[in-house]
Amino acid sequence: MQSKEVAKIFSEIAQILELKGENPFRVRAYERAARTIEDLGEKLKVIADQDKLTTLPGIGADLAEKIKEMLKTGSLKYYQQLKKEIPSGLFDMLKIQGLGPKTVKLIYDKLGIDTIESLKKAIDAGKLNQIEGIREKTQENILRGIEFIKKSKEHFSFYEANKVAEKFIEKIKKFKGVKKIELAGSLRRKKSEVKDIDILAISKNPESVMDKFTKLDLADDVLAKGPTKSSIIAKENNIQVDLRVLDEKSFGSAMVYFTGSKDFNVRLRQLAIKKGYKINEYGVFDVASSKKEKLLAAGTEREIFSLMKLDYIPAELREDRGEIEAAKKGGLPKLIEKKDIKGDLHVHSKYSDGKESIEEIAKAAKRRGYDYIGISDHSQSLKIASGLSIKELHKKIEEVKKINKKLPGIKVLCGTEADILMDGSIDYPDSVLKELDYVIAAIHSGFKQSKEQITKRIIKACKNKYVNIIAHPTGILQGIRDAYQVDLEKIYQAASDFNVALEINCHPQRMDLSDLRVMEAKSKKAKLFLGTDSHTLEQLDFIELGINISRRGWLTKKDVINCFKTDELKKWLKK
DNA sequence: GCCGTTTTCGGCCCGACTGTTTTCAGTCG
Repeated sequence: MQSKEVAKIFSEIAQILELKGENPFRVRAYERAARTIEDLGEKLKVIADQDKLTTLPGIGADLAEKIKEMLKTGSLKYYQQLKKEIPSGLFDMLKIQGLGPKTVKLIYDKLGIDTIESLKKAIDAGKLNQIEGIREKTQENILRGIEFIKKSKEHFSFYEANKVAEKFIEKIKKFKGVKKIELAGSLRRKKSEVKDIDILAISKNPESVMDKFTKLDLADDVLAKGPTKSSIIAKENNIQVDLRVLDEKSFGSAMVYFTGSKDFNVRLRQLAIKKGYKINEYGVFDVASSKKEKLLAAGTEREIFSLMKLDYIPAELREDRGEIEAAKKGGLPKLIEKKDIKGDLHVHSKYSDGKESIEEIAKAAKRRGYDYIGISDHSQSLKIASGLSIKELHKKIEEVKKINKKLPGIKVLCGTEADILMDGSIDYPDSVLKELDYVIAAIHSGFKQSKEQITKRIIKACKNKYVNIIAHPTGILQGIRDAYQVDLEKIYQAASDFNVALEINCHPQRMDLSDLRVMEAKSKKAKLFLGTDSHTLEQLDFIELGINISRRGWLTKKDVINCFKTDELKKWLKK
């Protein structure tokens, strides 16, 4: 059984227990365990084999046994029993906005309704009026929630959500009396996938801000509107936007509260309790020493962290993945920043399927302040993307030499994105590869091969003395094609052993190597590389999406080869 | 169900908004 399934079963158990009205803390224990396991990925098996499951946060003796049972037998008796008690359609009903476990259970108990479709029919037929406590408004909301599920998505990419968020911020910024406006929530944490958009505004007149916000052209539907907090559904993408308004004096505590993940906030508040404090969006309060709560800090995030005896934790790390412990000990990494990026190496030119000439790309890179830019066109067997024959490649090498002579201030490197063939060999012979400044190797065929075969192919490519980078190591195309089967643990090790960098592909359609995978690669001492996979000049901007992932993956300048200065990089490329 | 420089039992983050209520439970983040 895969770790993902183990996590899914725990989170379903949590839902069943919630529907049954069990102890909410027990429910939370299952939810937390599910998240822990989800974060771990396939490392779960290693930890289980070492019999160290109970060292994981939120996993005690009981859940450890359940995990072992699932890994060993592929199922869980306790779960099978629970499942009999609750029809699976109730899980779907829980996805309806505003409809929680209590109401779902009530409707099921009274009317036997156990699917979204039958719920809709029952409302249309007026049957829900029989249930005490469910009147007209609630029914309207349920119907609206059902419609919303049909037209919206559960997740949005950072890229698409951020574009919508920028439009809202532009508008809200102009409201009278808005002093500050900041993006918060998962977008501020730069998560690759987000569920909604959270915005924080500072104003002395929150009601008027709420009025204008809920009446914006950009808004389709108003989910909730209060004096300090409102939620709307944006017309674009049907994504939910939450706006919270607070006074300037609580700006710091509001940002902390509105930025951290659920788990991070819980951990921070628990830490506060231990110190005799209370943290909420209005500040940190001393509740232990005197009868009256005393405000200790609220103005800036730094004040809050310093009061908690923590180093400042960058927004991207606020996930409860060990950053609080690290901040206590002064052990947080110095995360990479945009200014640390010296260049890009995964760029396609007109030679293959890119839009611009090498010279145009070089000039654009110079404008961006890069020290170098590498041009990596496809290799001969990738005919569909106009892969270069050896003859064409030689022509390209000559052109790069000429451009380097005439264009000062930027170094152009001549590379290739060569295919890893079915047997793991590279699509150009070594005699050709050695003429290039660097080699990116990638899988573009044989996606259906077994996990062992693909893993073997990539490891063989790593062993080639001219291969410097493995591009898009999982082959995923977001929403179009699943990742191929590959044993990433082994790839991290091979990359580390043979001095090959693994690509964080920055293209929004690819986004290979998530933050968590990046952390794993780093733990094996593998180097990472940010590649935009640009086919147009605008796409060079995708580097920022890669920086987001790197920061969330705790990467520093030393971990990312794009941060090497030209000489340093050249030396590294020589393996 | 987890967890312990106050605890091995008794806690477990905190507050806004809604709908249906006459003071609050349910839901959400």
